Amino acid sequence: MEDKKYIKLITSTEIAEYSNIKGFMILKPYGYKIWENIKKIINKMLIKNKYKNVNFPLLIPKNLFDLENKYIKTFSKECAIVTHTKLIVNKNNELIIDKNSKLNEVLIIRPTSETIIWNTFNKWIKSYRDLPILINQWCNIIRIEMRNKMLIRNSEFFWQEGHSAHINEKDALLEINKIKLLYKKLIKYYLSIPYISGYKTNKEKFSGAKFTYTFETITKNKGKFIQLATIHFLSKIFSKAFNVKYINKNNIEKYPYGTSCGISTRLIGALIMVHNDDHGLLLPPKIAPIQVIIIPIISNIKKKKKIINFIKFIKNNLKKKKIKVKYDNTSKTPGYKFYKYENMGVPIRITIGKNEINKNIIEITRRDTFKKKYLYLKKNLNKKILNILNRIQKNLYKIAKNNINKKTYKIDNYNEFKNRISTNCGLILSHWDNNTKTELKIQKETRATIRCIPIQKKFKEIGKCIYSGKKSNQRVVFGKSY
RNA sequence: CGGGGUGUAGCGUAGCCUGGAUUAUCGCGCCUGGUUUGGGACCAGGAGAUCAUAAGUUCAAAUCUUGUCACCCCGACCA
Repeated sequence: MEDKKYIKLITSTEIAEYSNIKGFMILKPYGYKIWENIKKIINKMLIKNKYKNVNFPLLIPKNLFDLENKYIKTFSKECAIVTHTKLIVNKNNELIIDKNSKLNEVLIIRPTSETIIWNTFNKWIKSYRDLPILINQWCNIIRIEMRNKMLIRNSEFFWQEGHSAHINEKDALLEINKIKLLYKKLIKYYLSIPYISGYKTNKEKFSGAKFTYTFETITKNKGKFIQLATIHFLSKIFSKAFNVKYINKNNIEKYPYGTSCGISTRLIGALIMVHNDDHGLLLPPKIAPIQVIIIPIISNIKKKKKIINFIKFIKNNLKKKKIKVKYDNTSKTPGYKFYKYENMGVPIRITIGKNEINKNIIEITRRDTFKKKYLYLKKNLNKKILNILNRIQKNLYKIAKNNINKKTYKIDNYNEFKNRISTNCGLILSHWDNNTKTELKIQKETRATIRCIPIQKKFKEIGKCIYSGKKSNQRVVFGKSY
């Protein structure tokens, strides 16, 4: 039920729609604009952090995966595989694959790019002077998942993947801390999404990493988990797999240490799942494609020109302050427009009709509270609008935070745990004996997984594992994932 | 990959059980003209469908049978 609402929200706001290929979506202008806004923010932060943007090939030769496979314990790879290069027309005028065009070396459409990047690092890294290397690419990747959910688990999605190589472990870990701060800023201050972060368990981590650090949030209605961002400490795993070595100051060969990190279009799915109400979507002003919508009310034809001029004046004024403003002059009725832009999550609505003109004011409605305000034109209108946008930004975080708090449970009893999971899940803090077997058993019995092992002090306490009763040093986060 | 469901106009659907009065229903959207506009406007006219696909049963198939394809949902999977 809730999922239908989610899909309807995506399609009715024109963020995305189903394509005719299973698991592949069409990201429409409104959705793509949100993505572009997220991109801008992270890109700027990465560049500031000395990352350089690059682009590696979409296709990766299978033999590179073979190399990697010797060193990294991997499970099945659900990827798209390219085996031929040509189509021909047969006698019946049908297009068929030309069997003569079979590739000697099978190519894999990237499911992630560590493989090809570390293979290239082999050429790039020779001396300690070549390090650190910090690169990032914005691209699409394909993982043919058996089961999809639009924007949450697509077979194709868009992401940013940062990759770094360092002289030693200390530098690599420092880099991870930097990225942590950067993602935290994006998620909390730009997306207004409250999160819980921590390490993945061995079972859940990226298998090519020594550890994975994750940011997670829960959805507004079902309390299911969505992964927002991950950072992997690759240690020397990939440098060993691809034989990447540098010579240090003492003329000794060393393996560099690697990290990788990423955020994807799933963040848009998270935004939708976290910020919504009965009227539709609520977008945080900092990433909203439209921050202010101006709706004219023309009830008197004689004043039409005056109203339009008034609106243009205000629009231009707001534009000067780089406020993303749109004036909807379509012939639809005001009521229609109110519903439309509320559904699209536009933070502020300005309504202008003859009443406003007569009094030289504008009517402002906040999307989050629906509170109306009347502002006089001359008194720092732009400043006041920016102020309201700011307050909406913070309020969305507050609302979502309250929701997480409400859905957070400390549970020390397995029956209670099972009940919780089977009803309305949420964020469950329980003790765990740090044993993968226990983790698997809990998952089998309840379908809950360990979402992360948080690092903050407040989670450290001596207790007993909820399943085995063995000793535990801290609480971990259990929940159901999307 | 297992189980279930669906496929009728751009979208959402009725009709299918029980084959024929079907010229395939209705709503939204679209086009033209006009009147409107303070919470999803109204009137008049109009365009748009080989009923997913292939074969079969029949005098007759959107409707029954079989195959195929696609998508959705629930599992398993998920670097």
